[in-house]
Amino acid sequence: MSSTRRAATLPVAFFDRPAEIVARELLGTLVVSTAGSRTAGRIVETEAYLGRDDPASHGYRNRRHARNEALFGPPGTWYVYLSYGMHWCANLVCGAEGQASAVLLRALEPVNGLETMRERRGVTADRQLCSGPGQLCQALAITRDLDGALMERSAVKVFGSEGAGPPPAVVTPRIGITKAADWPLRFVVEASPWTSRGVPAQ
DNA sequence: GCGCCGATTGGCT
DNA sequence: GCCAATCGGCGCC
Repeated sequence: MSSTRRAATLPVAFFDRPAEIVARELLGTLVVSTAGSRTAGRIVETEAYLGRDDPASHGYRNRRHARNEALFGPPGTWYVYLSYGMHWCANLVCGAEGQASAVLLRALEPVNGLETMRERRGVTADRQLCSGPGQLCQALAITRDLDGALMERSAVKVFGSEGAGPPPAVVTPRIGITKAADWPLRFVVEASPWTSRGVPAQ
């Protein structure tokens, strides 16, 4: 094989593992949205939600309803929901089908289509384009349209970084939740300037 | 049916 | 640091 391989979309097997493992290994991968004008960003912050045994998970105690149906789908499925009635949040389902565990995308380093992102976000500062789960969905035009779609076949794909492994990461408690708030399931690229605000000072 | 609350954000004190 | 905006799901009983 050639030494210059092209990065490929992450296979289903990548997601068929515990969410905390996937959350860690998603750091450094590239999210490419072809919903409208092409935009892309590198993942710098994620959170794992562990499904039926995680009080903070939408799949806690196997609660199923129309809104979170995608969460119970096969690994590699997008789960997109509306937060606080205003902001979309994008997750990738992990583990076996029915387990309802997933990884929330919390922040990206903007890589492509920054001008499009600025228009969609209504801001000019690069730091404010994708530094939050709601922000990155707006920048990449991610809405309910993506909910339930398999990543590989959807308008928003995730590409692995060939060669280099994930960058050094810091693990912290999850942000903005009240239940199981102390569980160390948030993963942040070390010293990245692109993470969401609210990073614990520590 | 009603009221509360949330995996957020941005503007204001 | 505090808080309103805004809407869908949930528990209530």
